[in-house]
Amino acid sequence: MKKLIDAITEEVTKVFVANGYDEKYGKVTLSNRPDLCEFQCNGAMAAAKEYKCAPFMIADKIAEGLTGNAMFESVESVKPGFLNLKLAPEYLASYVDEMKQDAGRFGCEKTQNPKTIIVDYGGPNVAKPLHVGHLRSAIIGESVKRIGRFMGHNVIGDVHLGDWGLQMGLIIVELKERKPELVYFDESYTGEYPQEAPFTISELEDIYPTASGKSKEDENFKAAALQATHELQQGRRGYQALLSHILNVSVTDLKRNYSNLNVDFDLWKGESDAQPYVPDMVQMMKDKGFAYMSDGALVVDVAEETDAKEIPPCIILKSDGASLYSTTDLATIVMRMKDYNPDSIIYLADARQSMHFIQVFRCARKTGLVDEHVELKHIGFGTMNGKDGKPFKTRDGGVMRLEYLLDEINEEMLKKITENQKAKENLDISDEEAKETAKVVALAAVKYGDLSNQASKDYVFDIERFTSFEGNTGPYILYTIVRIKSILAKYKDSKGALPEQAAILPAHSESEKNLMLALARFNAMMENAYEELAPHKVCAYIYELANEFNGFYHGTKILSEEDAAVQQSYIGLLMLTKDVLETCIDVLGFSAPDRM
RNA sequence: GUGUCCGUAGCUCAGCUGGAUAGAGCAACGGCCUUCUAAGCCGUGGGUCGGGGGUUCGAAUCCCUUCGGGCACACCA
Repeated sequence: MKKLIDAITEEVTKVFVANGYDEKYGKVTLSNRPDLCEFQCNGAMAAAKEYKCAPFMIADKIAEGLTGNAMFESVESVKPGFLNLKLAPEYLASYVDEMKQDAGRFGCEKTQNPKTIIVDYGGPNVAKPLHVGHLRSAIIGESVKRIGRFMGHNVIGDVHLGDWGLQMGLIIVELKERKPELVYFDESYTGEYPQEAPFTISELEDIYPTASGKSKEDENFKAAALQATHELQQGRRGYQALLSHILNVSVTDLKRNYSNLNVDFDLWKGESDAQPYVPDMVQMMKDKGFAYMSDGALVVDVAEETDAKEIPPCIILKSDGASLYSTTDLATIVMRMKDYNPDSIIYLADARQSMHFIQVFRCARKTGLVDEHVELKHIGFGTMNGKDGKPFKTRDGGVMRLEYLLDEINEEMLKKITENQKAKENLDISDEEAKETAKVVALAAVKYGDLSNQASKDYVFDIERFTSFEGNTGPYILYTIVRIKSILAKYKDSKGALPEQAAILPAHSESEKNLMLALARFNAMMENAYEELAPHKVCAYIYELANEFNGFYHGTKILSEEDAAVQQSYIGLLMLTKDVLETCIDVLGFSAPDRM
C-alpha cells in the first residue's frame, strides 16, 4: 500500500510538472504548523531561484492546479510561498479503511528484497550473572531484530556468549584451588569425564568474581590463569570438559533470565564455537601477506589514508600466541559467512567498543573474509546512568544484578496495581492476575524507558521516574491499549460480535481526523525505523498515536452512539488503533495485559 | 595530546536529509469523574536551541571557530 505522504506528493508533483517545474519540487512533508494545515509543500520557495520567479507566484499556480482535486479539502498558498494542504475526510477515511483490511500489515509492505541479517546482541559472559550493562544490548537488539523481521527480512539473533577469554582460565584456576581432586585437572586421565557438573550456578557465580579479584592482586594467579586459558585454547581435554560444564550450567540460567525479558535468541553460539576457524584464518592472513609480526604480536594493518586519526593495527594473535577478542570476532565472521552467508551483520555493543569494531570490520574486508556487499555494522549504545549522571550502580556502589533490578521494579508495579484496584471496585482483579499484570507492565516500563531514548546516547535510568507511570511511558501506552480493549469487550458483550467488515466513515470531529492521520503514518514510520535501525522512532510514534486516541476518546461517546453505522465505524477505528499499537509494542518487545 | 559523541525549559528527552510562533513528559499552577478504566483529558506559566562567526530569502538543523562535558586511543572483553 502506498504511503500516504507519497500519494500526496504524487498529486502535487503532477501539478508542478504540468506547470513546467522540476518534479523534485513537489515533495510534501508533514506540516509543522498543525494549526494551519496537515501537510505542506515548500517546493515553491526552493524553485523560485531556479525559475527566477517570486515563490508565491509559483505556489499560487500550484494551488490553482490542485483545486478541485478530490484528495484535498483545502489547498492554500500562503505568504512567502508555502503550500498548505488539508486532506479530504473522505479520502482519509478510505485510506484508513484500506489499512484496516490489510490485516497484520496495516499498509506496510514487506520488502521486495529480503536480506539475511544476523543480529549479534546479548554478549553475556558465562559464569557471570547478567547485570544492568547487558540490559541495553538485549532490549535494543531484540527490537532491531523484530523490526527487521516485520519488514520481511530473514533476521537471525545470536547471543554470542563470552565463553573463551581469560575469564575461562580464571575460573579453571580458581576451581582447581577449591577442588584440586577433580579428574579434570589430572593430565594423565584418559577416561570419560562425569556427566554431572562439579558446581552449581551459584557456586559458579561466586567463583568468577573471586578469581577476577585474585588475578588483580596476585601475579602468580594471573599467570596461572593465562596459562590455563592458553591450554584450553590448545584443546586440553580436561579443560574442554570443564568448559562444556560451565556452558551448560550457565546457559540454562541465562535462558531463564532472557526469557523474563521477553528476549529470545535463535542461536546460542559462543566465542568458543568460532575457535575451530582460527588456525586456517590466521594461516590465510599470513600466506596472503596481510599479517605480520609487530612487538611480538601478529597484526594486520587497518589504517587508511583518509583517517583523521591513526587507527592502530588489528591484533590477530597476542605475543604468547593466544587469541583474543579480535581473533574471535574475526573467526566468528568466518563461521557466520560459512553457515548463513548473511547480507548484513549487526552488532549491538557499548559505544566504547567502536574502535574495536572499526578494526575488526576493516580487517575482515581487507583480508577477504567478507565480500564488498556484506554490510558490517556496529550499533553503539550509550551508558545507562543513574540519577547522578554516573554509570548506574547499586546503593553501595556495586554492579546491579539484572534480576534484582527487575524484581525491584516488579514489586513497585504490583503495589501500584493493587492500589489502583482498590480505587476501582468494578475491576475485580485476583492476586494472581495482579502479579502477572505487574510483570507485564514492569517490563514495558523498563523497555520503553530504554527504547524511547536514542540508542547511541547515554541515558538516565531513573527508577522513580519509570515507576511513576505518568506521561511518556510504557505504562501509558499499555493503559491506552487496555482502555480500547475494555470498550471493545463491552461492545462485544452487548452486540455479540465485533463489526469486522464495517466501513470506516469520514471523520466526524477534528480529534477523530487526527487519530486517522496518525494511523495513516504507520507504514512510513515503520520503514523509517528499519532504515535507521531506530526503535525510538516506534516509541515516539505510539506515544503520538496514544495521545491522539485519548483525545478522541475523551471527546467521543462510543458505546452510547445511536447511529449504528457511525458506531461501527468508531469501533472499527478502535480495533485498528489497538492492532497498530499492539503491533508496535510487539516490535519493541513487550505486550499489553487485558486489564490493569 | 589526537579522535569521537554530546551540550535544546528547573529536571528527563524529541526535533537535526534547513522552512512559517522550537515540541513533549516530569515538576508548578488552574479546570474536568451520577456517563466507555482520572495510570486520563483540557488550560496557564517557563527556552538568546552552550558562546561567536559564516552560507542562505530562511539555521536548533549545514560550515568554521571557541568553551564545557562523556568516551576511546595495540596484546582485557
